[in-house]
Amino acid sequence: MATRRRTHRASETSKRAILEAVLAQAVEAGYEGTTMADVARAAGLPIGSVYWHFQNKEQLFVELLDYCFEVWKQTNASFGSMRERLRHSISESAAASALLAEPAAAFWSIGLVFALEQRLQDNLARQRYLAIRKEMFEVAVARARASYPGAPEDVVAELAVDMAVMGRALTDGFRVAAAAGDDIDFVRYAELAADALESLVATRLKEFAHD
Amino acid sequence: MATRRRTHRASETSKRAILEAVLAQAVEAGYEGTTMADVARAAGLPIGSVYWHFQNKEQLFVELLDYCFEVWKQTNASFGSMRERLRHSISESAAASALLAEPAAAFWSIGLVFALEQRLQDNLARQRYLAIRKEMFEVAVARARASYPGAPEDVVAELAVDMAVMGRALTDGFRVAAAAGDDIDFVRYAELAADALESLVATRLKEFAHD
DNA sequence: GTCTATAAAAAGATAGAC
DNA sequence: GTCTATCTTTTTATAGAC
Repeated sequence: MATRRRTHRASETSKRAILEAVLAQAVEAGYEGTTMADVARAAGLPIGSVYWHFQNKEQLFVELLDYCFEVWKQTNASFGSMRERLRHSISESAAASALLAEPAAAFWSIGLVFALEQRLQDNLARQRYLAIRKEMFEVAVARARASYPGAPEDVVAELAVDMAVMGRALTDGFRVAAAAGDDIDFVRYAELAADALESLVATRLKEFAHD
Repeated sequence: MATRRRTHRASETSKRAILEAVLAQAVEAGYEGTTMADVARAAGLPIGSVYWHFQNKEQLFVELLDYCFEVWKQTNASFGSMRERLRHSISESAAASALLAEPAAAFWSIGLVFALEQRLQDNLARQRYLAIRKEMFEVAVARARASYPGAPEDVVAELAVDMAVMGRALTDGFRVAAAAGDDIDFVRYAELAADALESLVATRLKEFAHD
């Protein structure tokens, strides 16, 4: 009994260590650049053990993305206004590898590569990323819907989708800027981005009021 | 003499064929995903010939980026307003592989991967992409400067940089959306993006007028 | 300049002892 | 569950005949 428990705990511990290792590697090297040998070394295990815990590289990344998403859901349940969310996601891009040890932030850094690498079309990890991306988009739309009280339903619906699309494009765009090493003040541009979106909303609501 | 001329022409023709081949492959497969064997096959030449014309894979991509940039400079000398440029670059992202056979459009598709792949840090092709990215940014700033006549110099300078940064983030962001296969109307969002930036400018110029 | 054959290295994956 | 040794495939790159 005691042996069995210890064995199980050891297994979970190793699995977790491998996930942490692949997270750190993937943030720096991307999917193709992360080798199973690297992961094993960083986790302090032989490569054979990695394959004992995970079917293959593809599946390892699928579970990594799921893990990151779980963490994201728990830490991001709270955020309030659109401005706060943009502030968070854009200035976070700038924090480079420092904050990226955190799974929620790392998800995006790893994910963008999956979005762009068309050649990974049949890759299960890429498909998982796209599924999570869609799910997060729905969350963003739902949140936005609650932000325009008093406006008619169809206006609210359209506006919510528009804000979610624009917000996603801006955050993705600034993540690219961070990756490219652009020398800009991300904190300042997070505010500008929010200003821009807010004035779009104001214009649209004013149009509705005039109708 | 005749022989020498024919030889030279044949060489240039092959080199061009290889560049066209790597362009097509790279748009679909990215840097790592494009193999020298693929390129050779697509160009209708054996792999040995590819290495006769280009030192190695890295250098091949450096010359590809240069080639794309040359084409871009020639075709993009004209574009007028910010709205026109956003319209062009954002809706172009949506055109996927169709338009991407064109070097100027392909540059971005290929380049984004270089921006994101941190692990290619010492790669000369990545460095060339970043240099061109910076050069294009300067062009964008210079163009923007001409758009706010009557405003004081410091306001114009700041505004021009801001518009260039935001415009670049938006176009990069929508390129990511296109690569991820997001189901959105790119033409419509190009206009929305322009609206958002224009209202930012209007607000800022109004502030200045009040001072 | 073209083409074939092949070297050399890297990386994913498995076998099997412990 | 861990670890070593090894197989297999892929890919960059070169040698050398033509």
